[in-house]
Amino acid sequence: MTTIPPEAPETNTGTTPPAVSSCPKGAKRSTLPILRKRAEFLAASRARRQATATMVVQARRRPPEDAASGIRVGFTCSKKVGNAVARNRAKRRLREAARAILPELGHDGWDYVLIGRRDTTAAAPFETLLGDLRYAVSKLHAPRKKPQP
RNA sequence: GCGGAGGGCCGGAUGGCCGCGGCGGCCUUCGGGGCGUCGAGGAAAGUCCGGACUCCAUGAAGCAACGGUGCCGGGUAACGCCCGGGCGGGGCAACCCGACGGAAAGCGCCACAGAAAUGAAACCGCCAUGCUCCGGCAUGGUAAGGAUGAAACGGUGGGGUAAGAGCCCACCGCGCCGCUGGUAACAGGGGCGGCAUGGCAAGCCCUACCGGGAGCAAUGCCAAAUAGGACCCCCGCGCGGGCCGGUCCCCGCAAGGGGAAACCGCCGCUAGGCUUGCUUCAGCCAAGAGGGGUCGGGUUGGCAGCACGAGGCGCAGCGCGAGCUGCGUCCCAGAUGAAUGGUCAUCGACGGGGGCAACCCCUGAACAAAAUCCGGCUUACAGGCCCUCCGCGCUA
RNA sequence: GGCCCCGUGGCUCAACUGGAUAGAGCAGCCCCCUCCUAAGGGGCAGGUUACUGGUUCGAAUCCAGUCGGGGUCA
Repeated sequence: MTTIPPEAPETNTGTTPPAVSSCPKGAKRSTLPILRKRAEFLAASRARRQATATMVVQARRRPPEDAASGIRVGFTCSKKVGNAVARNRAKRRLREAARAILPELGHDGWDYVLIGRRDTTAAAPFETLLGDLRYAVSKLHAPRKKPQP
């Protein structure tokens, strides 16, 4: 229709931000606490999990008496991922992905454990990693369906 | 220009945004914030050698056992490493490779085949003599030839002989003894001997040299906790060892020196110091406090060890070289579910595809990440750069 | 991070003192037995002795180096 000519500047401003996408978002800047105790990893592994092509995500809501609120995150890359270089690289990329996604999508008071997989975690495009983590977190927090027998 | 040999170095670049670990000082509402600075390798790897350091055992050493190394000389803190040389092998050459002591100290093994696998012999042969039914047979000599084997009792040539044989000779090889050169391994040359000495030592062994054992998850300290842990000892102005380290005393300004106790070993008999109880009042037994020693289950944090070192770089001198010495200069990772990065843009080596070509498109850096530190070795590694040298071809 | 040990058919083990076709049981396939199955009997196939070099006439064995697996120590 012809009703929109004078409003061209608005559409222009609407299209430019997504290209930059990593806006500072103000003072949010949360450095996520890192899980370090083996017991915490074992507890998370017994809770919910969701696998994707590039990673496995485990999530666990901490019990209320565990006072510290906020999101915590841990990373696991076992020897199955590859040699030391591949393990370190996979762990770093998981850390960057968690830093980008979890402050927005993660739930307060939960622990997340990201597990690297062979070949894919270290080599896949970074956008795929972000997409997989978004999908896994949303799936983990989706209302539980009735389990199929 | 093509092909090859040796040595050294590098192993993605620049920028934007967002992060991580250590250190320093600043601010702080003690939660932290922001600033500056530093932050993976040539192999950080394998853990195959050698050390530093720590604990344990022992006292300096020597011997035995076990393990390792193995031409000679040098370098080094040390080495199984490196450098130089010798010998053997490969290559036209530059150069490369070598577990390279001893097999007449001894033991053992050498399957099958073969007469025989190391001290004894002869299957087919060859030769002589005798016999003959002319096919051969018997006795003796011989070990050159054949046959077996991975390997067969020196090799080649000549003389010699019935046939042969180091039986004799020459050369080579081997052994012994001098000479010359060299620090030496060894090399050269001389004389003598006259075949005696098969192979395997990554089989045992002999010989020379080296090595006490374990390892930073060593070790020490702090905090919490089982918890008031368990057991043993306490004699002698005895004798000897022992002052490296800790304690005490003396001397000295100090470095240091001396002594004592501790500690270790031995000896002796009355069999053990203090308090209490029992008692047959010599003594024995039991309990307790103190001191000393030994041993011990399980759990979690923190600190030290832990980063100034056989250190890097530059210059000079000595040395063929490995390297050594001196001077100057620099401070250069320190984590512990473990930092040293993620992503984007531009450029980009190798590779793949297209094109006669210029060039275009796609992909987008190898191996591999400290964990107490250092010297080596070995193994992995896309590719690039520099220097020196050798062979062939062309031109001058 | 350090130290120690082990690699033989699909599985569990022999042969490890060098000597030639690497052997046994279970599992697999075929046949016999049985009405059928199991058990039993006979036969067959299945191995780069983890890999790569070296020593030796000859290597599963001896030596060196790679790779993989396991155990142990605060």
